[in-house]
Amino acid sequence: MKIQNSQKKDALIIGPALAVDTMIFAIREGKLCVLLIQIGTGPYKDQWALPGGIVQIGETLDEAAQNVLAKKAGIKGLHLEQLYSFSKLDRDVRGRVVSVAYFALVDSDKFSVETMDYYMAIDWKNVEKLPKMAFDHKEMIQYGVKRLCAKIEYSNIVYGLLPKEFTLTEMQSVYEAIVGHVIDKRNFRKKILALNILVETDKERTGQKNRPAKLYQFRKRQLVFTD
Amino acid sequence: MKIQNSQKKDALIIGPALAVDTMIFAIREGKLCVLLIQIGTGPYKDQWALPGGIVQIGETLDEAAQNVLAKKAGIKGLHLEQLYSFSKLDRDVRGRVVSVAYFALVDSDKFSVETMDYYMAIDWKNVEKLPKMAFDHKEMIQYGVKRLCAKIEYSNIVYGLLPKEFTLTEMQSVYEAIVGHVIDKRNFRKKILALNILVETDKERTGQKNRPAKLYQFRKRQLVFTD
DNA sequence: GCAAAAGTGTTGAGTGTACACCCATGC
DNA sequence: GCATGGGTGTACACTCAACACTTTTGC
Repeated sequence: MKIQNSQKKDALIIGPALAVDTMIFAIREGKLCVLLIQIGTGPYKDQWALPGGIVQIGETLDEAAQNVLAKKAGIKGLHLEQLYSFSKLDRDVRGRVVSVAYFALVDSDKFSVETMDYYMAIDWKNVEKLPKMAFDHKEMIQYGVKRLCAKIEYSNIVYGLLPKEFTLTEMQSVYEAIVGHVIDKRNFRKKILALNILVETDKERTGQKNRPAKLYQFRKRQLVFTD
Repeated sequence: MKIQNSQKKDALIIGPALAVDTMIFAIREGKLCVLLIQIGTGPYKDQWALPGGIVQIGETLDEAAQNVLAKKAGIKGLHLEQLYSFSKLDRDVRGRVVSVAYFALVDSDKFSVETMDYYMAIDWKNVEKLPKMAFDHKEMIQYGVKRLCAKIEYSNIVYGLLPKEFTLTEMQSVYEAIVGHVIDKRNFRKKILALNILVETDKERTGQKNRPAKLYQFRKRQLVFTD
C-alpha cells in the first residue's frame, strides 16, 4: 500500500501496527471486575491481558473491537465506546504497536464466557486486585475506571450492567461498586427517579425473606445523556 | 516488521496506516477559528485540511502530533490533547488511514504562521464557516468544538487562548466566542474569580478612551481541573 | 459633559446533602 | 415476633440565573 508523504514521495511507509484492546466491565459479588485473558505463549506467557487484536485493513476501529470480542470471548453486539489511544514506544516488547482502547459494560450473569483453546484462561478480575498484566494494560484499565466513574454521573451507561428488570437497591449496589463508596438510599432514589430514565413495572422481586421490592426497567436500553 | 497474530502466525501484517491530525483553535475577531492548510496537489487539491501526517515508527502519537505542527506550521511546544481516533474506511480516498485527532488552543497573536511552500495556503478559518474540507476533517472539527465547549466548563483550558496578562472582559469574550452566546458580566466574574485560577496583577489596561481595566494572570499556565 | 467600557450585590429558584423511622415479608 | 431489607420526607446549604446602576477614563 502506498501512502503519499510530504517528505519522501512514493515511499512505502510501514508505520506502527494498529491494534484494539477491549475492556469489558461487570459487577461480580459487588465488585467492579474486568474481563481478562491469560496469555499462553511468548514473552508475556502467563500474564493477563485485555482481549485485543490487530486491526485488519478492511475494518474500522469499532468493527475491529467487535470482531476481537467475538473471536476471543464469544461476545457479540455490545455497545462499545472508544476510550483512548495508547502509543508508548515500548508498550509491546514484540514490536511497535499503537492500540486503541474500547470499553463496555455487561451484566456478567448473561455471559458464560468460554475459554478459547489458545489461551490458558479467561476470567473476570476485580479491578482493585489485578494480576500481573502484559503490555500497558494495567494503565489502560486505570484510565478506563476513571472515565467510567465520571460517565455514570451524566449518562445511563449502567444499563449494560443490569438485567432487564431490577430493583433500585440492585441499581444502587452497581453505582456503589463503581464509585467505591456507599450512597445515601433516599438521595439515590430521588436522583435516579428524577432523571426519568426508568419505568416502574407492576412486578416485584419476591421469594426473599423480606419485603418484596418493585422492579424497574430502563426507558431506553441505549446510551442517553442526561443534560 | 513482524507482529505475531493469533490467527496466522508469522504473517507480515500491513494494517491501516496511522496518522495524526491537529486542530489548533484561536479566537480571531471575536470568533472561534481553526488553523487549516490548503492542499496543493492530488485528489484533494484546493481543499482545506487540518495539519496532519503519518506517524513514524519511532514516534508516540503525542510526539507525532508535535512534529507535524513543527513541520507544517512552525509551531512548537503546545499542550496538545488527544481527542479521538477516526477510522472510516473511505475517509482518505488515497488509501486506508486511521487518524488520531489532537487539539490545542493558542493565542493567535503570538503566532505568525508561515505558509510552507508545498501548500497553497495556511490560514485561520471560522469554525462556523468552514471551506470545502478534505477527508473527514469537517466532522473532526465539529467533534472538537463540542468537546471544547464541554471542557471550558470544568478546566482552565482557555489559558492557551489568552496572553500572559488579560482583562476579565477579554477572558469573557473568549468564553462567549466558544460557547456562542453572550454571558452575564457579573455572573461570569463571580464564577471565574471563585475558581481561584487567576491572580490579580497591579497593572491596568490603559490607553483606551474609557476606564482602565485590571489585568489578571493565570495562577498556573497548565491544565487544571476544577473539582 | 458625554461616550464607552469597568466594576459591583441582591434575590429567588432549584439542586444536592444529611439524616431516622415505619413497612412488608419469611421464618 | 423478630430479623431483614424496602420504602419514604424534611431542613439546610449551596449554586445558578436574572437583573441596573455607579465609576473612571479620553476626548
